[in-house]
Amino acid sequence: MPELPEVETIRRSLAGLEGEEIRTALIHDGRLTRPASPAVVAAGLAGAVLAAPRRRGKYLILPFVDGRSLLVHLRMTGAFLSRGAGEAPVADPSHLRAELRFSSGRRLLYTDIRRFGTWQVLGPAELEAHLGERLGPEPLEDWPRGSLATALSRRRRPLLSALLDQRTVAGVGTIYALEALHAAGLAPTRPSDTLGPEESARLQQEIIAALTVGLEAGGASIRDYRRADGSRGRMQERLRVYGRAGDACAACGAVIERQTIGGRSAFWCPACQPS
DNA sequence: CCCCAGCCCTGGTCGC
DNA sequence: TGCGACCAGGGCTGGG
Repeated sequence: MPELPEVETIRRSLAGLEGEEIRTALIHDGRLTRPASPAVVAAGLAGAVLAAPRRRGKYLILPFVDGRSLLVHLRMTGAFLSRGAGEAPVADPSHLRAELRFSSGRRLLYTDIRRFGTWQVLGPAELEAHLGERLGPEPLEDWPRGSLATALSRRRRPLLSALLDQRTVAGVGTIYALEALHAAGLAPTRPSDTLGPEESARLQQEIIAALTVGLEAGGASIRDYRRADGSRGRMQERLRVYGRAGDACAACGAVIERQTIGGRSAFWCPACQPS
């Protein structure tokens, strides 16, 4: 569930880890590091000194001063909890999947109920290759005007499917894709290659706007997402279509519809977003 | 080559 | 109260 605003919120909360040295890494869940073995990853983490945390799309990057990085994808339910030296351990240890113990006594706990999340340690070239072949432009940094129009026209598929493809634009997931489509007045079922240049430009603007609002709200705590201090975001209170099937559209009063598109639940207003 | 169903996972919810 | 069915869905794989 964490999308760009949620991952960026987590990144910001981890900024204070810069300069910390990992004394010990504990990997409790063998799946976390697949295909690499947990023992190899733990050994690779030990002794590393953290540089400033980064983010690319929905990936969280904890770079080391030696050039390598811990590349984390939270998938659905991954979460970090930062603990100061001497603070009590996590309340729900059954979902604790990994733990970084720093020389300072601080700890970074990683929990993941559904165990979809991944941890990889990669060198600089591997990292760039890994991200480069999976991710398109970063929407809040360097997203050229017209970029979305080009990407959408290249293939014919439902708009929602096109936006969830991380090569179209990095970091957008179901929630923000559906909110942006609603704001742009475009149905998620609409074939991606039927948009005019004005519609594509509007959608690009609304994606940026939705992500920006989400970031300002500290992310959307729909189910399991929490910030690294355990607090909740506020974006869930501002959602206009996601999860609102049967409700009245805030803009026009029509009933919000739900339909599965490409295996994902889609929500939209049939009046504001005609097919 | 493209597209989509199915898979991985667990906890919460719903109906009986 | 108990239990099974179903749902949530990012990214990847394999079948058509």
